[in-house]
Amino acid sequence: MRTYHQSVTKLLDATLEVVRTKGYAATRIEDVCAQAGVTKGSFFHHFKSKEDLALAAAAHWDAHVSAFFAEAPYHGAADPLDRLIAYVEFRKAILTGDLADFTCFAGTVVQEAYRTHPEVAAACAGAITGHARTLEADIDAAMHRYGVVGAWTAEDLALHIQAVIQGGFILAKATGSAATAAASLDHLGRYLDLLFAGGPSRRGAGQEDEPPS
Amino acid sequence: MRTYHQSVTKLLDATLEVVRTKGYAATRIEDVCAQAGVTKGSFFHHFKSKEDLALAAAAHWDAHVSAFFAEAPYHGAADPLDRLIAYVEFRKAILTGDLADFTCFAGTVVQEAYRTHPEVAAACAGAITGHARTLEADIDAAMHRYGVVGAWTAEDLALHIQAVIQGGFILAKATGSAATAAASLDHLGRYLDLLFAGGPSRRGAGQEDEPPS
DNA sequence: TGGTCCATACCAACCAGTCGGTATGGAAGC
DNA sequence: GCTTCCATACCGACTGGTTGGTATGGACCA
Repeated sequence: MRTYHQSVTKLLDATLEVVRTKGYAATRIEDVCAQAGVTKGSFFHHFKSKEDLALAAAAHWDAHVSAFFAEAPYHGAADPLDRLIAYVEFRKAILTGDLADFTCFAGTVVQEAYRTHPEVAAACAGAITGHARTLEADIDAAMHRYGVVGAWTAEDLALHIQAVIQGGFILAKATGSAATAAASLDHLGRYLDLLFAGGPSRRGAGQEDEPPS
Repeated sequence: MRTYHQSVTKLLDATLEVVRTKGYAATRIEDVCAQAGVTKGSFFHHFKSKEDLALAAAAHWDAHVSAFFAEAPYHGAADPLDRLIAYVEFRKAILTGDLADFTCFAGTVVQEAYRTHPEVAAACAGAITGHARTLEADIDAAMHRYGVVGAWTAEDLALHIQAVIQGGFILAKATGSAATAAASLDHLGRYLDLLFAGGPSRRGAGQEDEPPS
């Protein structure tokens, strides 16, 4: 790990913000420096290249995401399916403010860099799949609890959930509205409800409608 | 526009290919020219700027997608829900070859350009939402036929389907495998099945009399 | 003869990365 | 205490390759 000084952290935070609004290729190092309030000389003291920055930013993002979701309030429920659905609801709840504020750094960069910068893309991909993996335990538990079997796995479903989230971001950028992403997450929540509804003793009913988003 | 000349078409096709592998910001005009087998002089005879090219490419993509899906074989089924599921299956079936060959130009560009090039992003967004709109009639028909009501609309669901597809592309880039996108489309198909399963006489039963759209 | 199409040479801006230099602070020696 | 020495952090002018875009001339039509 890198030695963390104020400037480094500021540069990494700035990178997340700038890349999420402009994309990776379009962000200039000077943009990042300006955003961080740091000079170019300082930048190149800490990072040897733009790609070096991107790799560090991916790790920074991974750490940020891990901590953020570890502390998030959706882990409270006793039922694993309820926790899973609470996760989706939480993802919906954080769709506030500017698009660049809730959009995924890793997803943005992977799409852009998967061919041009394989190492950077791999680091970002690791952040996504790693985050997906945090859902697998609950999915597995829910599958066992509700006796659900099908032609799919916990890993499958965890990745599908991420796909819906990532796709929601793209659609939100296309329509210019976070509501589109929220509506997609509603569909995802409905899917999870229906998928596990076949099993024993699911709460309430299987046909209820959701409250307005 | 006059696509009467071979060079223009070749440049537009080249743009789709290059942008889908490198992203918009990272594609150089000379890359496009090389891919098209055309010189820069010819390029600037037909397009006045890179942004002009991007706008034309978005329209080209839109036309290509419209024609491709209009001719696709998933419209044959009598039941609207069967047509919808056939669409998803078709989207799965075309996930072959290189990632850049089945990935969405519009989705890639929207993500990158939504802030930096609003007009280009808008053109790409139009291609996505326009394509989604082609599903709405079948969704509406299926909702009506199976008596499904919920806190969602045909437009909602059509956009959700696109979100899953777009998200699948990102996950495929992250995992390096089209199988991830296919698995996500399987989940989507399952969702559609479950969503409409509550209604009367799911397929296999009875006589269907709806003409194909 | 004038317009379309295309090629080559070229320009100017942009930007990643360099480089010579300064500031600060801590450890070691006296 | 004070000096010397060095390492880390930082600064900003500069450079050179890249690249979007232009200028110009010529081939080939109608």
